[in-house]
Parts: sequence; structure tokens; C-alpha cells
Amino acid sequence: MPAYDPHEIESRWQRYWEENRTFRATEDSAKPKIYVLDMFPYPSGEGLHVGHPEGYSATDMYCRYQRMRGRNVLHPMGYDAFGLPAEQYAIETGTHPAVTTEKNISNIRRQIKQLGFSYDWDREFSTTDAEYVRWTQWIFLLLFDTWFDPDCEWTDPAGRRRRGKGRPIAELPIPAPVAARGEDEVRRYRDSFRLAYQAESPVNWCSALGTVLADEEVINGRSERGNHPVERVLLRQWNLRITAYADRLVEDLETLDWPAAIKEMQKNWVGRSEGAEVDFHIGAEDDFDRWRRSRARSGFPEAPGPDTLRVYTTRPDTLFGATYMVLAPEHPLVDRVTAEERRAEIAEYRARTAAMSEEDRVAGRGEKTGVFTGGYATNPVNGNRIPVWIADYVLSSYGTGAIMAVPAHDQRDLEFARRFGLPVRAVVTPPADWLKLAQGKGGAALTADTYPERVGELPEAYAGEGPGMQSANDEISLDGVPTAEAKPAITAWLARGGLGRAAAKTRLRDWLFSRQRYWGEPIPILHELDSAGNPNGLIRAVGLEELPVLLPEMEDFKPTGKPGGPLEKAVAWIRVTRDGKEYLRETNTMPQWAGSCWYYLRFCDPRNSERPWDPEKERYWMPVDLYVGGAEHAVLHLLYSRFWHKVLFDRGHVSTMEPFKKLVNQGMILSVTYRNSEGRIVPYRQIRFEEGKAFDAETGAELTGETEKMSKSRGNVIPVDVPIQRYGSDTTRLYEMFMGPLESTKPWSMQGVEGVSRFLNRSWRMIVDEESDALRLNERVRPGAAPDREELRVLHKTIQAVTQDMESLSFNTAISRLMEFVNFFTGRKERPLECMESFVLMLAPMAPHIAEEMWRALGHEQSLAYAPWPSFEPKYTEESVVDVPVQVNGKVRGRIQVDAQATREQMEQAALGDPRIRKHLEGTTVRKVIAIPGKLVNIVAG
RNA sequence: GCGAAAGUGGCGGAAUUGGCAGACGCGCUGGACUUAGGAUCCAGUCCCGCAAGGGGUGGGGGUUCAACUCCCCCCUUUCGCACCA
Repeated sequence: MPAYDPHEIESRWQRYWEENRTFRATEDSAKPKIYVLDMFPYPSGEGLHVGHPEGYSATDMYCRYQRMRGRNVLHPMGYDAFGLPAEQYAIETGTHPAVTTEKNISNIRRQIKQLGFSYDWDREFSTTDAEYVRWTQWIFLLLFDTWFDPDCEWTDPAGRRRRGKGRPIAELPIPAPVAARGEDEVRRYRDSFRLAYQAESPVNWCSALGTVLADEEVINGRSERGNHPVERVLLRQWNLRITAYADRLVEDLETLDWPAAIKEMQKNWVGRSEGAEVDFHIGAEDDFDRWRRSRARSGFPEAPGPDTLRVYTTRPDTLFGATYMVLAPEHPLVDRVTAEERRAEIAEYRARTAAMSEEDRVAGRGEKTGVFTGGYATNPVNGNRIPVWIADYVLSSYGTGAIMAVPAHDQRDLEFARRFGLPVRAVVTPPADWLKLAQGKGGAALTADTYPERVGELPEAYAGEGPGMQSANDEISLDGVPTAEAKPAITAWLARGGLGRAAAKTRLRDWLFSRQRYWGEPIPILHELDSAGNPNGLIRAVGLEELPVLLPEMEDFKPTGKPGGPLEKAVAWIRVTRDGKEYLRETNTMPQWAGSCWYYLRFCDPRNSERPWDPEKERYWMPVDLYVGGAEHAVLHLLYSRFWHKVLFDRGHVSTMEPFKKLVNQGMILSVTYRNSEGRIVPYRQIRFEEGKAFDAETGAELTGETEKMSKSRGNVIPVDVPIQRYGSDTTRLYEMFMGPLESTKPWSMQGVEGVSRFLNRSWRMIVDEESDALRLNERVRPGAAPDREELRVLHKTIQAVTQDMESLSFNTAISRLMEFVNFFTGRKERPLECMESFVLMLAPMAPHIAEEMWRALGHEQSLAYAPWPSFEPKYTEESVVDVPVQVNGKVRGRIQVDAQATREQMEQAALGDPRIRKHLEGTTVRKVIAIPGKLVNIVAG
């Protein structure tokens, strides 16, 4: 041997680690823990491409480094194996998804294992394992058993006073009138408060997939998976009350060490806004005064009542500018306000919008449509009668599903008003520069004085803040009052009259949790049947001791296109009797996100058959200290699991409020797609690389390469097996990191891989004797030799830099440092053994197989997995004489050698004395000299 | 449209607090060793220029002795959201 033979070395060491269970993690209160987690993969049939192991490589390097620093490391791996793709594939091929899932997992496990990651494989599991499903269902039932008490005050672990907490449903106060109506009513009342609840609401129905989808799974009116059209359908579905946790989900972001962009996205997704709810009277005109007086007495009611239209606005200060109202077409009061002669037209518009797909609705945005109902509302601030319209630009699912339209100060309202000739009334004074800009866009001679008259001609609404105008009644005036003060003033006035109140809304909707699909966890709920055998609307949870509820074996698991989903066809499975009563099982399943919502907790105690995890182990390992994965999960998985975690926290099952302390998103790895002059994609096998250019091996034509996202259709997917087979795992891992910063998007280059491969070969030859058949040291490596000054300086500078880089996950620069080290020491006649040992230890987290082998060559019997990380001595990196650049007017003109401790004056003297500098200063006057000790000298002359 | 991030050689990318721009690698050029080189080693490689010298971190301005780094304006790219009242 031994020329460097990665495959032999790698398979041998992987076997060694596996047989010795080198990376098994056990709780040890004497050692500081660190929990490092990868977002576990979905085992697809295609297996892993070179993009997948990027994050895994980073976490593995970090974990191996931390073990050498003496930390107790938890680093597990598993599979998120329920979900649509496996099921779609199963349907296409007729194979049961359990079979394909098992096959895909084996393949991915093989791929991951051959990269030599230091996972504790004893903790491996799949979300589809019956034992895991059991506890996923257990958590669902915990959600079902919990209600959110918005008034509950408590102190969080950081000592802050908090408001709003999940509590056991048994603690929900039952109002006397409900209790008086009997046990069934109490059950229904409780059901309406649970965090897991059924509700009939407009949902995203995707007929191609035969299931409903969560808002987060719909992109521009199409399904995220498969890009199929999605429509809005009214269906009874399971929801999780994530909106109850909206405030806490936003507030607690502050405590997290996450990328600012991801926090921002979550904040935007929750979309919390503050404003006011305002009631408009829609009854007879002469009834308005009576209505107002009764409101002044009763105050603002929880529910608006029959002759009232409730709106939500973030700009209550513009109430005097409301010139019309708009209801969502689906709003329940549409019938009530519609005048007889308008019914046909209104019905037609409602039918048209209902039939529209989400995609069409998104596409039709901008071109406002709507119909006048013939009805009127009375503006509570001034008694003005204003028309009520319906239009699809108002969403039924946000706020109250109705708005007051202020066209002067809202762009959407203005577009609508201009289209239908509705009046525009200015109530906020825009600043002068806005007026000037608006004037440039068409309005002539626009000033604060002429603005109210000309506001209807302007193409743009002024939506900003400013002093109020035309906004006064007998009791209150907002004229001249800045927006920030006007809002609370008018809200307080409304509240006094029982006409409105301050309110906050979120863009976030409750999480639509049921799917009409086969390959997911069954929802463990039973529907009670009446004596005639029909569901009576009462439900009960499956007993905890009965969990897991497993999927029935079925030949035909195709989507049915019906709300019941394919499980409805499992006739025998559905019917159950409990306590002498007949029930039907819930036939909907959970979405794919369910399993990934809590897997990080199960990893703390994955084989526990008594409970989801041992609280003591949870307290030891949690929270996850470093979580690495793709940014595509910014609002889906990461928001959902934070929500579940908070519920688990409220119910006392976890000790931390947040699951993931530090989050890092690895960047996407791009690939180059090569096309010929006709724009046709040429596959890799058929390409010849010469002189840095690419040629079609068949035609000889030059090809153009473009860096693009890897995708099957572009034919540019590089399976991870390709670089592993050609160069080995250590090279592959190393290149994954050497490409650039972990977080940035970067292109894969096969030539770049070659570079790191050369580096490992050079490292090998630096230490190992290539000529010898046995594993023997290179003759230049000298066991007894004491490193000289320069060698010590290079060594310790390397240790210092690499250590810093490992801490900050800057593996690309860490590798560069090691390359410099090798460049330096291969040029040495003698290589002191202790320098070589430190090098091998530093290389070990990144290229562990070759490092273990070289460690053995250096005479060690034990694996280096737990060998102490080299420590750096500042005394060796300090130089007594430093080489300092001298600038003249900011340009480097020479260098001087000065004592590292030299004072400003000494440096100045040396600089001015340097002959080259003197030449540059000829004929000029030195005006100023800046000397930074140990850094540089700058002479200002002129 | 709104929000966020980023623009540095032929390419991927380096540059603690403002202090030598281009570390390291790829590619390329020349050389050595070789039957051979897609192995290895040595040297060179930001641009213009024979050189002296000049220019240079998307563009324009500013602060400073000194700006990739800080401030203002603009351009481009990527990502996220997108009728959320």
C-alpha cells in the first residue's frame, strides 16, 4: 500500500464506528450537553443528491469538533416518511406505500451511512413506525384535551409575566345557561374551545390530489406539491387553533438565535395588526338614533346583532372618510342588506366568485369587480348614509369579512371607487413632498389646501400618516390631530358609545389539519351514532391505551375525491363499539407535518414504550442547540413545531418554551446545466471538458453552461453517489463545505471536488509513506524533533484560526487554513510529529476517515473521536519583529521592519527614514503621520 | 407593489473593531520529472502598461489620514409575501 485509498479506509472505519457504537449518546449530568439536529429527510425514491448532505456535513463536523471539546453530543437521524409523494408513487405503481417507503428508507440510510456521519444510530426511527404514530396521536389528543385561556396570567421560565395559556379542557368554565341545557350541550360547548376542533369553513380543495391543503401548502392558487389547481370549497374539517398562540409565536422569536430573515418571515406570516372593530347600523334610517342610544347604554356587544355590520380596520382615524362599505361575497349579512331589485345580480356575482378557482382569483387581482347590494349603512361618526357593496377583493376569512372603504387613503378602495364612480373624501393631510409627487403624476397645482377638492382625481391614495382633516362631529374632532393620536382618540370615543373597540387580527389562520389521504396518521377520534346509525355530531377521543390507531390494510387506497377520504372504504375498520355505543372512526388522516412537529423530542428518548419521552431526559437534552436545514421550511415546519411545543409546554410536558435555540439555513446547492446551440440539454455523461470549456462528446460542439437549481427536468441532478464513488466520502464532505459559506447558495463544480481531493492526497503524503506496503510514517515525519519557531507559529496560528472557524461554522475558511498548513509543511525537510498530530486532530471533524487512518499511522491505537482538540498558545503566534506597510496618501509605497512593541514615534521615524518612502516624499511637505502600532503607517503629504 | 438579503479576478470565494483588496481552491500559462500524463513537483496568474506608473470591490455622491467595510441616492440579482382592510 499505501497510496491514499479512500474507499478501503472509509468502509473500514465506518465498520469500526458502527461495531464500537462510537457515537452512542447517553445522558451524563457531569458533562455539558449539546444537541445538534438536522432536519430529517423525506425518503423519496430518487435518493439524495449532492445538495442533501450539505447541512448534514456541517452538523457532523460541528458534532465531531464538540466531542473533541469534551461536550456530550446528541446527534440523531430519522425519516419523515408519511406524505404525498410516496403515496402518489404507490398509486401509480400499485405498490403499498409502506413497501416503497421501506425501500426508500433503506436506500437513503445507505447513502447517509456511507458519508460517515457520526449519528447515534441506536436512536434512528421513522415517523411511520407504529410506536412513533402512537405518540403523534397522543399529542393530537393532548391538543384535543386543551383549550386556550387568553386571560390566564403566568410567569415564564425567564421570569417575564405572560398572558394566555393552554389549559386542560376540564378546567374550561361552563356558563350556567349551557350547563342547564344538559350534558350533550356541555360536550358541544367544550368541543368548540378545543385546540383541535372541527369546523366548516372554506378550504383549499385540490381535486388532482383528492385532498384539502393548508394555506401554507398553496402557492399562487396552486398546490405546492405537484402544482395542481386549487379551489375554495366549504367543508367540515379538523383544525388546530394555532391562532390562539399567534402572539406568543411572535413574541418569543426575540429569544431565538435564528436568521433575521426567517424571523421576519414568521412575523409576516402571522401578520399581526392592530386597529379597531366598528359597528355600522344597517337597519332603517330613522332607527339609527334609537340604535345609537341603546348602544350607548349596553356597550359594545360580543356579537354584532341583527341590524349591524361589523368591520375591522387598522385606520379607525379615517372613519370620517368612509364613503361606502364592502362585504365579502360569502358574508352572512349579504342577504340581509340586499334590496329586492338587486337580488338576481347579487346572486349571479356570488355564484361567479364561488366558482372561481383560487388561481383565477389571484390572476384577476387588480381589476376590481363588485356589485351594489342596494342597501345602505350609517356611518356611526357622522350619521352619513353610505352604500353597501359586495366585492371579491374583500376576503371572508380575514377580520370580519367586511370593510369600511376609505378610497382617499387606501389604494384598493380607491381603485374600486374610481371603477364604480363612488365618492372620495380626504380626511388625512399628506405631507408636501407626497403632494408634489402626486402633482407630477397628473394632478395640477396640488397643495394641502386644494388636496380635499382634487383628491378624487389622483391616481394614488395617500395611505400614510398625517394630521386629520374634515373629521369632526359634535363630540370629537380629529382635525389637525396626527394619526398616532387620532387612532386611540377615535377608538376611545367609539368605545364610550358602544360603537367600537380596539382589536387585533392576524393574517395567520387556524391550521387545517385533516387530509383525505391514506398515507398519514389516522386522527384518533370516534364519531357517535344515534339510534338510526347516523352521526349525531358528538365525538370522543380514542382511549390513550388504544393507541396507536393504525391504518387498515387496504388494496385500494386511491383518493376518493370525497371528504371522507380512502379510509372510508375500510368498512370493517370504521365501525367500533365502546361502552355499548356505536361509533364511526374518523377517516381523515393527519398532514405530513404532524410527524416532523415533535421528532426532536422523541430523539431524546426514542425507545420509550411507556411515554413519549422521559421528562428527565427531555430536561437534559432540550432545547436543540443547533438546528440546520433548508429555508423552505421557514413558515411551515418551523411554525407548526413551535406551536406544538408551546402547547406541550403549557401542559407541562416539556421544560423549554422554544424547541430550537439556534437555527441555520444551509444555502441551496446549484448545478450547471449544459445546453447546445439549439438550447437542448446535454447530459453529463456526454460532455467532454477541455480548456475549461464544455463540449458535446458526440458532435464536438461547444456547450454553454448555466448555473441552475437541480431538478429532474433539467437533467442536472448530481446524485451523491457520484462524487463518493469517484473521490470518496471525505472528499465529498470536505467539498460540500469548501464551496463557500454554509448559508449561501453556491454551484457544485466537479473540478472543485478535484481540488479538495488533491488536498487530502497531499495531506496523506505529508504524513504517510507512500512507498511502503505497510501503514508507515513518511520518513520526513520526525517523532523526536522539536518544532522550530516558525513551525510553532504556523501551527498555532492554524489552531487559533481553525478553532474560531469551527465555532462559527465557517468550515470553508477552516479548510483553507488546513490547506495552508499542508502547503507549508510539505515544503519542510523535517516534519515534527507533534505538528502532524495536531493537524490530524484538526482535520478529523471534517475528513474523519482519513484522519483516523493517519492517527493510527502516527502510532495511536484508539479512535480519535474523543481525543482532545489541540489548544493554541498565544505566545507562539506573537512575532517580535513585524513587517508593516507604509502608505503615502493612502497608497502602499513601502514596508518597514519594526519591533512588534514599537511606539508610534518609533514607527514614524522608521517610516520617514526608509529610502523608498523618502523618494516618494521628495518635493512634498509632510503634513501628518498616522501610525497604528503593529499595523501600518500612513503619511499625509502634499 | 411591500419586505429581506446580496453584488469583489475567467470561476467558487477570503478580508476581527474602517487599516497591505483578491487568502485558499478551480481554471489558465510556463517549466521539471516522465514512454506517456487527466499523476506529482516548481514558478506565474486583478486590469492597463515594455517599464516607471496608473486604475480597481455594481454605478454616482459623501464622511475619514485611510472605505469591500460607515452614510445618502440609483441600478441589478435572488428569496419571501402578495387584494390581510
